Amino acid sequence: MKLSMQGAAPTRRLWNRPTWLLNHLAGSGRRVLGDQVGPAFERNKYGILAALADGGAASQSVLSSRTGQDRGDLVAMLDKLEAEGLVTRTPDPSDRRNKRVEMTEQGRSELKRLDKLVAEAQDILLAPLTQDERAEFLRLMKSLLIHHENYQDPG
Amino acid sequence: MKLSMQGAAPTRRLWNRPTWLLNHLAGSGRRVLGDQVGPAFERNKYGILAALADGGAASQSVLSSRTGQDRGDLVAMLDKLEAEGLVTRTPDPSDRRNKRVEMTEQGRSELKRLDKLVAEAQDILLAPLTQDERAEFLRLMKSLLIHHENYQDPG
DNA sequence: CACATGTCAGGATCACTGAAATAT
DNA sequence: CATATTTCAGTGGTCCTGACATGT
Repeated sequence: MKLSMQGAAPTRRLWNRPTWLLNHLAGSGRRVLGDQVGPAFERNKYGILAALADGGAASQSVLSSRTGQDRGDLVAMLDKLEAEGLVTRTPDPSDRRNKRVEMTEQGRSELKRLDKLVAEAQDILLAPLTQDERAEFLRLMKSLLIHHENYQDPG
Repeated sequence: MKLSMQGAAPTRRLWNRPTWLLNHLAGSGRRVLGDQVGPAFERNKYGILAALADGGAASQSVLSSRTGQDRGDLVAMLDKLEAEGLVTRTPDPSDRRNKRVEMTEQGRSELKRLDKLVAEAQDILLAPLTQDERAEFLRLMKSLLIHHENYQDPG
């Protein structure tokens, strides 16, 4: 005898731990985003392109702080994006330690494509909440991040 | 010329993506929990002991669904916990496919110790929020998890 | 000299897949 | 036979550390 699929049943203690909720909710987000946008590479691609579009061309170090990705891990990512013709990497003439990462036209149109998919994913993720609740949820998360990670609100 | 340490500066797009906020906030939580409780092993230990204390002895499969941990990854964890004398694993006589995982007295006192540390960590994490905001934050996360993961609210 | 940047190598953790062994 | 549980092996991603070469 097989009952209908039961949802997982977290216990009282875990269910009231914000860290536990955050961990698993981040997993939900990753899964929704994966279904909508594609594998991890596509998601990282979006992050980098979005950071370039919003903040303009930048050094890899700055890009790392914009996306929150590790500086080291960025290297391989940019290698691929460069190979796909979505970004260019040129040494900064004014400070030749830096490499100036810039978006190409192809990168811009790829971002446009991904932006749609990501927006849909966010909508799916927040579906159960009202508009007011969504805004409040974002506000609370931002204030926590600003406090703990010294993030600065870009407005 | 060196400016004072700047916080990371996420870009507008990323800063308004709930999935991005969730990912990084989960990281903050993990870091706070790590500072307070200890390395990953201690945190997983807490999760398993808490699940046993709240829901009673259980098979590994049930335990996996209570903690949200992967069934496979549970094996090695339980090996260690068993070696430390915090839990026992005995074959279930009524269905010998199952192994009944039970907490020992040592496990109970270890949980008591960890529970304090975890509670402190949660307080640090939510420090910037008022009590009302904390409750609202938890409520919103739970409703999202119930919707996306079919979780059941233990009350 | 110190410092910053990009690069590389490696470890630890985590989420997930697939398959075997055992039992129902 | 089909199904369920435990177990194991392996992949890929993330996060973090330490090191090195290059340039300021």
